[in-house]
Amino acid sequence: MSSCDLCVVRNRAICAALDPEELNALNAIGRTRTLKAGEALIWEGEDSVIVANVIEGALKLSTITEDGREQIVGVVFASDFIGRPFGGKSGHGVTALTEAKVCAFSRADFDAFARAHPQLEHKLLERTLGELDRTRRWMLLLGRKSASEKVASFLLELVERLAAANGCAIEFEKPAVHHVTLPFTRQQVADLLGLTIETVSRQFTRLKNEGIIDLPSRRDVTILDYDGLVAEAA
Amino acid sequence: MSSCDLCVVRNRAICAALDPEELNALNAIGRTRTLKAGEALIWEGEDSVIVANVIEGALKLSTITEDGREQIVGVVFASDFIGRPFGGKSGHGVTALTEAKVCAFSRADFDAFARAHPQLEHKLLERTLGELDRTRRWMLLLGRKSASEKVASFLLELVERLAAANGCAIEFEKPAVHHVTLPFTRQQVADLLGLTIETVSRQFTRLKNEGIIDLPSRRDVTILDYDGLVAEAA
DNA sequence: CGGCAATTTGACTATCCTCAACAGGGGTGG
DNA sequence: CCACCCCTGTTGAGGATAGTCAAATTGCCG
Repeated sequence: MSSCDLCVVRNRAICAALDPEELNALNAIGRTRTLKAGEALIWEGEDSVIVANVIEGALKLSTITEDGREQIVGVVFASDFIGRPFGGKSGHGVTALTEAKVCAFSRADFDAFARAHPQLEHKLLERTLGELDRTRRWMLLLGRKSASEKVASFLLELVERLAAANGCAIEFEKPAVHHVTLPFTRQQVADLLGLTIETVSRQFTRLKNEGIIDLPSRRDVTILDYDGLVAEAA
Repeated sequence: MSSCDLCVVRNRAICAALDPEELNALNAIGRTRTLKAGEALIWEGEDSVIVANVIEGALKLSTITEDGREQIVGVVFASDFIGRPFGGKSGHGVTALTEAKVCAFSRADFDAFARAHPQLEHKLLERTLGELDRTRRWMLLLGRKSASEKVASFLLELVERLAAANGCAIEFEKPAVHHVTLPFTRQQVADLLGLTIETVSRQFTRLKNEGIIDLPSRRDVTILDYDGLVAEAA
C-alpha cells in the first residue's frame, strides 16, 4: 500500500489524475519532507533540481533585487504544486511561511514520469494556467491599486483562498463574519503588496478604527464588515 | 497540403509538436484571422470561447478596474499562444497593438484536440510555465522598482524579446547599439509599467538627455549606451 | 496648410516612503 | 512566578517620488 492512500491532498493535488498503480510508481520516486517556518526549499537562481506538492502549510515564492528589495510573487497552500519542471533555472526562491509538509521529487525523475503520464501533465497544465490567471490578477493590484485598496484586496483574496484550501469549495458565505490567521508577518504582507511595513500597519489600524476589521492578535484578522472591505478593495 | 506548411511560426509555436498528419487535423479546425491595430480578439470576463496562436504582430493582455485604470498583464508576439483552454472565463482582454495575424480555434475544438495529443499539451505546458516565469519577474518590477528602473527594465526586456521573436535566438550581442520600434503608445507603456503617461514621458526624455537612448520618433528608440541602461534598470 | 491626437513640459499636490522613537507581548531565565 | 529582553509591530514627523491638472508642442494625416 502506497503512503499516498493516506495523503490528505490525494484528491486535490495533481496526483488525482493517477490510478492506484501509477500512484505507486510516483510514490516510489518521491519523499515527504517537513520544513520549519522560514526554512527554504528552493533558492532563487539555482538550477531547478526539485519539484514538490504541498501537503500542509504555506510557502512563499519570492525574488529579491541585488539591493535587498523583496517581492513575493506567489503563495502556495495544501495541494499546490511547487517548482519548475522541464528545464530552466528557478526564477524565485521558495520558503516556508509556516511549518510545512511537502512531497518532493527530483526534477529529472518527475520530468520523466510526467512525460510518460499525459494525464498528470494535463492536471499540471490546468493548475499552471490557473496560477497564471491568479498571478495576472495580482499584477493589477501591484500596478494600479492604492495602499488601502491593496490591503483590502489582500484580505479578501486570503479568506477566499484559505476557504478553498480547506476544502469548502462548494459553499462560501460571503456576507458572514470571517476570521483568518495570517501565515504572514507584516513585512511579508508588505513584500506581497509592494508596500512598506509601515504603510501596511497604518492601513490595518485604519481598517480597525473604521470598524471594518478587528485585530485580536498580530497574526489574526476578523472581518466584521465584509461589504465594507469589498468597497475598500475598489 | 495544409496551409501550415507555409506558416512562418510552424517550428516555433506549439504546433511544432505535431507531425504533418496531426498538423492537418489541427489546421482543419483553425482559421487564420487578421486584426487591425486596436481591434479586440477576446474581451475581459467573457467565457473563454477562442484560443489562438500568434502568427504575426503584437497583442496586449490587459485588465481594467471599474473606474477605468488599466494594467497590461502580458504582451504576446509571433509564435506565442493566446487564450484560456480548459474552462474558465478569460480574466483579461486581448487586443491587437499592431496589425496582427493569428491562427484561431474554437476553444472547445482545441480542448478536445489537445487532450487527444499529449505532445501538444506538453508544448503548451512548457510555454505556460515560461510565461508564468516571465509574469512573476514582471511582478518584481511592478511592486518594487522606481519609475526610472521600470522604464529602463522595460526597454531591455523589449529588445531581448523582439530579438528572440525575430528568430535570432542563438546570438544576441548585448553591448551593441540596438534599435527598437515600440509596438506601444506612451499610454500603453504606462499601463504596462504601472505608471502615468507623464511619468513615462519624463523618464524617456531624461534617458535621452543623459545620452543613454535616442528617440528618433515617437515609436522608435535607439539604445546608445546599453550598459548605462542596464545600470538604470537596477 | 490646418486640424487633431499624442506627447511633452510645467507647477503643484498627494501618497507613500524614510527615519526614528515607542509599545507590546511572548518567551526565557532568575 | 515574575521581570526582563528582544523581536515585531505601531505611531509620528518630514521628505521624496510619482500623480494630477493644465497648457504648450509635436508630428501625423488628410
